[in-house]
Amino acid sequence: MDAEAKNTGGKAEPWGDITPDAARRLVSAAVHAFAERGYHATTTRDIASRAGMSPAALYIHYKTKEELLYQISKVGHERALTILERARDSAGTPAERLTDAVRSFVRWHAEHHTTARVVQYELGALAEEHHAEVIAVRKATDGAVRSIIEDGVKAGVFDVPDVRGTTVAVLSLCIDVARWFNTRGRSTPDEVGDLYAGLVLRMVGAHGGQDGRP
Amino acid sequence: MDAEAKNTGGKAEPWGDITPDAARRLVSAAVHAFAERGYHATTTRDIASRAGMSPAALYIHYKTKEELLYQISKVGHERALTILERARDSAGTPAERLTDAVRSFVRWHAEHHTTARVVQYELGALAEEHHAEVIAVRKATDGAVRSIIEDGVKAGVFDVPDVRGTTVAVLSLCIDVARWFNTRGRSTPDEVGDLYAGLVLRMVGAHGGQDGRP
DNA sequence: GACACCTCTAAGCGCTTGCTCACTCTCCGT
DNA sequence: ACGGAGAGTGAGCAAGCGCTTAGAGGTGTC
Repeated sequence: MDAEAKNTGGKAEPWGDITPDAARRLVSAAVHAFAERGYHATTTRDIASRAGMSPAALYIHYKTKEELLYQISKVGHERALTILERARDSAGTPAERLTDAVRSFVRWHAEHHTTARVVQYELGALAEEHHAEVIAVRKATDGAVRSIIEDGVKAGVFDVPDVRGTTVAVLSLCIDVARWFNTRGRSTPDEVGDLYAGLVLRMVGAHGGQDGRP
Repeated sequence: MDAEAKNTGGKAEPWGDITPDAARRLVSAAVHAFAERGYHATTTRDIASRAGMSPAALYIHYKTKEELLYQISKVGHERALTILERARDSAGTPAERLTDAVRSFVRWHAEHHTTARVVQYELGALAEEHHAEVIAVRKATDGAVRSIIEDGVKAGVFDVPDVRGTTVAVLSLCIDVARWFNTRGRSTPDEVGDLYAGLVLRMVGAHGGQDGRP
C-alpha cells in the first residue's frame, strides 16, 4: 500500500480527489441530499445551498443534475468493483478470498453508507445511456463474486447447489447494508464485515480450509 | 384454508378487497407507477391516467398523493408482518419455523415484487406520522424473526454468536429480493424461497433437527 | 492599463407539479 | 317527475422545478 494511496485507501472521505474545490463540495452535497431524500426529491437549489453557493453555480461545474448523479454512481460502482476484483485476484484459498471479498465489500457499504445508498438505490434515476453503463459494472461485480464461489466449488471446499442464486444472495446481503446501516447504530463497519463474512462462509458450506468445524 | 380466503391467500392480486372499484384501480396504478419510477418521480396525472380517469378524480378517493402511498405501505407492511407472525407462532421445531418464515416471506417478496418494492424502498417518502407508524410495524417484523432464532439458540439447535446481527442479515436477504426479482428472470418465487430458506438454515448453523448434515 | 479568463450571482423564463373548483353526468328513492 | 347525492371532468391556480442569461468581481498576462 504505497502507490495506491491516492485512491481512498478506506477510511478517508471519498471525492477527495475532485479537482475544483467547488465541484467537490457540490458532489459531496449531492451525495448527502440524494441519500437523505432521494434523487427526485432533491432540488438543485438544495444541493447548491448545502455546498454554500447560489443555484446557478451548480451549472458551471455540471451540465445537469443528472450528470451529478452519474458522477457519483459511476465512481461508486467502480470503487465497489475494484474492491471485489482485488479480493478475487488475491492469493489464498477460495474461503480466504471470499472472506476478504465480503468483509471489505460490507465494510465499504457501512463506512460509506451515504454514498453507497445513492450508488445502490438511485441508479434508476440515471439517463438511459448512463444507466446501461452502470449496469455493465454491476454485472462485473456479480461475476467477481461468482468466480470466487465457482473456484471453491471446483476445489471441493464449498458446497453450493445453486451458484448463480447463491451469488445473488451474497451480494444482496452486502448491498442491503447500505440501506439499514447508520453510524449511530450499535455495531461498527468492522464488526458487521466480520459477522457477514462468517455468515457467507456458512452459506457456501465452506470446509477443508482454515475454517474449523466442531 | 377456508376462513382465510378473503385476505389474499398468496397467488391472487393484492388490493382485491378495496371497495369502490375506482379506488382499487387507483391503488393498483399507484403501486405500479411507484415501483417503476419511485414515489417522487410519479405524477398524480400518471397515476390517474393509468387508472383510466382524469387527474382530478384521484382526489375524490384519496386526499393526497401521500395518502395513496400510505395506504400501500400500511397494508403491505401488515401483510408482511402477518406472514412472519404465522411462522413464528406455528408448531414445529425452530428450524422448521425458520424455514417456513423465510420461505413464505421470500415468496411474498418475489411474487408481489412490485408491491414489495414500494413497501420496502419508498417508505422514506411518507409523512412523519405515517412513517413512524410503519416503522413500528417493521420493528415487529424484526422481533418475529429474532424470536424464532432465539428459540433455536435456547433449544441448542442453532449456533448463532450474534442473534441481533444475524436477524438483520436474514431480513436483509429476504427484503432485497424485492429489489432484484423480476418475473422474466430464470427462477420462480418458489425456487427462490426454497433456496433462501436453505441458505438461512446454514447461516444459523442449524443441526439436530430434520436438517441432514453429511 | 487593457484584455481575456474563470467563478459566481441575481433575476427570472418556461414548464410541470399537486391540488381545487365550478360544473355535468348518472343513478335512485319518493 | 324530480330533487339530492355521489362520481367524474375540463380548466386552471399558485408554487416550485431545472436551467439560462446578463453581468459583476477577482486574477494573471502582456
